Amino acid sequence: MARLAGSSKLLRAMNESATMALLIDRGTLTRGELRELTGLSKPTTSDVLRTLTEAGLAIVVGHTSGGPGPNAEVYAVNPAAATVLAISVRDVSETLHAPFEAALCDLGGAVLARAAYPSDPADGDPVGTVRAIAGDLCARAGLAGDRVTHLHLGVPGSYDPGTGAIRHIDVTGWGRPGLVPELAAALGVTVEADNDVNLAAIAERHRGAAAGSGSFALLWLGAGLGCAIDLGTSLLRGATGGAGEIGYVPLGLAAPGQPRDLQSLAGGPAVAALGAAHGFTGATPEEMVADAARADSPAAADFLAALADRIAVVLAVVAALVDPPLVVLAGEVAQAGGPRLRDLVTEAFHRNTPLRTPVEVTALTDDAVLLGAMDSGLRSVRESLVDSLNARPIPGPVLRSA
Amino acid sequence: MARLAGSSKLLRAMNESATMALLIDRGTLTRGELRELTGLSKPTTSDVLRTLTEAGLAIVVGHTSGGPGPNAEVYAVNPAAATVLAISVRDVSETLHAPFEAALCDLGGAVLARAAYPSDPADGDPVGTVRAIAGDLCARAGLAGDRVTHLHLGVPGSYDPGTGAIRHIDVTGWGRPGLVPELAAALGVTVEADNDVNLAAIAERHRGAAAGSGSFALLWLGAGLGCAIDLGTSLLRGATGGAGEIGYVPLGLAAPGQPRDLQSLAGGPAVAALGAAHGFTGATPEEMVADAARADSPAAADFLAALADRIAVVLAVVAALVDPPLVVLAGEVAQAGGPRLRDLVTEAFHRNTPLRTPVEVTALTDDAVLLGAMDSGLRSVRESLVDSLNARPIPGPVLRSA
DNA sequence: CAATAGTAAATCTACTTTCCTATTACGCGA
DNA sequence: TCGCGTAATAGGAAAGTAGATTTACTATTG
Repeated sequence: MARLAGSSKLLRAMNESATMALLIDRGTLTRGELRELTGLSKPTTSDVLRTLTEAGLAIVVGHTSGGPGPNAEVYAVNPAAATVLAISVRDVSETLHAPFEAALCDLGGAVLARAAYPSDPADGDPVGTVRAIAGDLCARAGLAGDRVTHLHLGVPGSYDPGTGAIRHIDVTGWGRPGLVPELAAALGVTVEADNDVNLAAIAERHRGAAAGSGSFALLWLGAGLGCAIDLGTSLLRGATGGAGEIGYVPLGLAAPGQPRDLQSLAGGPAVAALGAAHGFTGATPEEMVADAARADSPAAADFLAALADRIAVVLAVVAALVDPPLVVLAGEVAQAGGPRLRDLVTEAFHRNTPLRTPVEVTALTDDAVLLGAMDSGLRSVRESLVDSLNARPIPGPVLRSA
Repeated sequence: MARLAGSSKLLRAMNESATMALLIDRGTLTRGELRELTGLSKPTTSDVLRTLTEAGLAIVVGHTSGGPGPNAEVYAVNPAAATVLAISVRDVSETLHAPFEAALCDLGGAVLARAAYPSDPADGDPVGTVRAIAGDLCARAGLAGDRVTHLHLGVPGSYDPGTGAIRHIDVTGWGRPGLVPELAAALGVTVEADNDVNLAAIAERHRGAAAGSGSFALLWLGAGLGCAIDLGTSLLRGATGGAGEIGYVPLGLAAPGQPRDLQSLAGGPAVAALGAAHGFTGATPEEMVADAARADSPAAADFLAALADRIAVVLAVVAALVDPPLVVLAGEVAQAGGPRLRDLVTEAFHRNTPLRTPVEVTALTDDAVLLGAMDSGLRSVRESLVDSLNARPIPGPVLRSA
């Protein structure tokens, strides 16, 4: 219930924040458009823009033309005001991917450099690894090494802010307690870490199947199962960062011969076993599913139908508990199954439950985790930038939101 | 990302809102305390309080004494500024309760009148029923009938704001589409409806086992199963108000002889069947559980252990997907089982999963749904009151939060 | 008599309104 | 087609206003 109180200083800070937020959201705006959008007067808008420009946060990127009168100056956020380093850390024991994929982007969202690192540049020392990646990408982008403002990590595990540790991660060196604050101290930047599935959901919201949806849930079907619950304004993370660990959901009382939990019903190994039982011989579950999705045989249809039945169970768990307006199927298996699998899942879902949650497959083909880390890092940097404007000039004790 | 912009009018509005919010949160405050808490100067604090007092929102409730100097005036929210009518609507087909229980409370939270209605005063016409209850309670409280500001309904079903209808409700007349807006129009007050389990969770947070917890999940074990997910600032409601309908969670692929979903594993009928199989003869599941919890026999121990195994499955579903810092067991069955059942559930939970979510039983003995409806209605009225102060004097176009 | 509550007067910050100038596109006549 | 007047717009300057703060003062109480 707490509300902010303050004096004219606060007002100015709020108006600067509002202006900056609009520039970030809309990209480019003229003074006149800003005046309209903020409701502020012409002199105030000018004054605020002057301040932002002098602080290096906004720049003039061009002029209008065409209409009568002088050409209005077009303002935009200064892309160089912040640089985000996004790194996707992967457990390579079960995939063929590189263990690290990274990208550098500016405040405007433009990708300045991007690379995959097939081997660990510092061999088990995360601080060294990050330093090496940062140095390499900055060099490629022609940037001074100290220009990075924020590091955003995508990790196969959950980040527990309480201990500063990334849990359930199998990459050497990355599981140690306090790693995230340690990185922040060593590099002198803000550091955030998030679960890979959560980041895939963020990418899906920004540029995938969930664009425009108020909230949604992302069901990750890969070697492991995962679920990201997007609440619209933020993701559900849980008390210890463990929300969405849907593989642990039990299937009733332990009974011999029955799958014990959702992981053993619909996880990668279960999918592979199901595929093998239907005569598919791919090296990975997703390969089998891709083969079946392309094939026109009864075996393929049977395999996909059986798989859809299982996925529908997972879907029903999420739909019953969270009731999202949309569920997006993602991960290697869902991607391999494509729209054909989606339709079978929808059908099985409707056949077995009274729920009617819409289902989609991911619209992303690129590395969703890296994209999500960029999107999430950008959001974080932008928000802290806008909020720092608001926090700066307040002298006395001030109420902040509860 | 949108941030508010404005001029001095907004500042004044914000300072009034902040002051009012503090009065609501802290109860009684002197000018000096308000000055400290808001960070505003003495004259501004005085001016704001004068405005609030003249608007009838704040009143002087006393004076300090003891220290040197003049006695400071003690301010508080004017309790008469708003009156909340809370009604708990129940499906009586499965219980012995009255179908309607209602309470009237003022802005300060004091209960002005409260009553149970063993029969429907308007027999299937919700508008008439509410009008009759409102009239009766106002008369008991010695209040004019038009003083009610807000109506908060607790219903056994889910409220879908999209259609204005309460879904899955079995009380005659209460399921029709558009009922909530209809009530609002007929009574001239704001109306909100919420699921009974959600309201029980709100009561649990305000005065029960979850007081002080940042967020938590409430597991409702009664005739039906339910789950409320408190995110700290709000409850998870879902796209159609159906979040937490945990009874629908399937237990794997349909298999003959196996319970199909959590409802058939741990719902009221399943508990009753389990109790009967262990030789208990109570009329309701909660009666059997209460008998067993009191008994010292091997049959009782077996029954409770078997029940705890089942509840632990439900618990694991919630814990794996949501990872709350606390789960509170509530509802008739949990209440009947008490701490003994809680301990057995915790043990079964630890035995069967790697999760370690803390578990508690409800600390409420009174009608949790009615209390929750009061708490929720109060919160709603208070927030709209504070926000209306903020919204009032703004003339031009103004940015609101996204 | 010392400390505190509350008010009054003067000052300051930041926003708005009003007015002014410079710039551009367009139309019209030569 | 060129040149000039006109309308419309961008941006800034000056004056005025709302609301907050600081400082000083009065009244009250132990």
